[in-house]
Amino acid sequence: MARWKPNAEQRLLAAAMALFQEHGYDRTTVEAIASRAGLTERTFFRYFKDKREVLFAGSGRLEALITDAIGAAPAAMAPLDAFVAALQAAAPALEERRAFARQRHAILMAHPQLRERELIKLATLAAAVAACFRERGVAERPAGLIAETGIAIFKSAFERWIDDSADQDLSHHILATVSDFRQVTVGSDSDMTSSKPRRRK
Amino acid sequence: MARWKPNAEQRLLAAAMALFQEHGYDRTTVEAIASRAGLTERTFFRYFKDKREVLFAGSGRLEALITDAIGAAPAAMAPLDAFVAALQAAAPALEERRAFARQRHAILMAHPQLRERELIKLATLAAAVAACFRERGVAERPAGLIAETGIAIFKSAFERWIDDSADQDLSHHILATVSDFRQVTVGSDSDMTSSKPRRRK
DNA sequence: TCCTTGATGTCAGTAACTGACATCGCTTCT
DNA sequence: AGAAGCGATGTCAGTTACTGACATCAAGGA
Repeated sequence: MARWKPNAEQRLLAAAMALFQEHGYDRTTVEAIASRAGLTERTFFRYFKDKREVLFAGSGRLEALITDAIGAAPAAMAPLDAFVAALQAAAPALEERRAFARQRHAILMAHPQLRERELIKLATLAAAVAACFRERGVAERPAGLIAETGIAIFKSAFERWIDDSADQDLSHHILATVSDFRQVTVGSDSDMTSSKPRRRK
Repeated sequence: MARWKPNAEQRLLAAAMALFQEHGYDRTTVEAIASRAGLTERTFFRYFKDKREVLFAGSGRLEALITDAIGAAPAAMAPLDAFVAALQAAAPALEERRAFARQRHAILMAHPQLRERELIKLATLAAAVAACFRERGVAERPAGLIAETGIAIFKSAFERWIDDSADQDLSHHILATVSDFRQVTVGSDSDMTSSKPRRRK
């Protein structure tokens, strides 16, 4: 018989999600999370650097998926296209946890402290992606710019996916967002107005 | 004779900047900041919601500058162009505090907790900009996407400006960054490689 | 059998933040 | 002028996130 119950980290995550939903992030103490998971506060902090981090444990995996996929893209492919392809490659992994992603996203959006953490995770991802681009021969400045632009596309697509009441694929929303993006950036005479007629100078 | 010395908020900011530079963010207590400003810890928290916020007091002003400038742009102008024009309009305000901006940026980059706060300020700015676009008739999804894209351009330009040893205008760096951006997004056969020859399929 | 290892517990301490209430020059009203 | 009240600050006690040091004790190998 094992000395401790297994999956301590998973239990802590589950306890945290439940309590955050029940009482909100601020009114949930780390002690309460740990205790619900059958552990102590001190042990919580051995698994997670801080209280917020409990909701971001898997973020390294997404980064690895995306950077690997960019590395696997043909060298001749434009960096932004490679990024979009990488997003498509990573999409299934998110797709199979859609319910979890929705729960988690609802909690994140409800608490500024958690949004902050989400943003810095995305910034870290952007930095990793930019590094991939530089390895592919992209110059310093454009690499960062393309990476951030790609992240903007990802964020928009992700939100569409989370909000979509018709439950279409993340992959589909990525395509749709890229299409929006292309329309927006074709030139200065595209104005994306939805109701008014298109204008030209 | 006044009961209290004036400019408490300014004094707190100055004290915080000095101490963060001298000892780092983590090893500076709020008590130390307040005491250096001739105040108490409790008063610090009356001026700033939390310890990080002391470096972000002026962020509302930048947001107002930019959203106002977008509002003032001709209705026929494409949203991304309007955003860039707004950045140009806001640039002089940053330009006249370049030394301060550099100091502050160095502190921010050295401390993840402060980077987090910076990122959520930019996200708030993006949300405000997206709201401007929607008022101009841009549809929901593209509005957010364009706003985030514009922020990506701003971030890249800002970093160029901070790092520029030749001290060229922020305005100049915005133009240069937009130029980079246009090159990157013209189509899938542009690859932005700096050293290798251009490829075509 | 003994020893090491590793996940956990215990405990004391620091520092960020909060709420309640006190202080006391300055302003305003009468 | 005197009373009344305001408002920026101080005081104090409390909560909670987080950290370092050390203890525990089953499992597994030498």
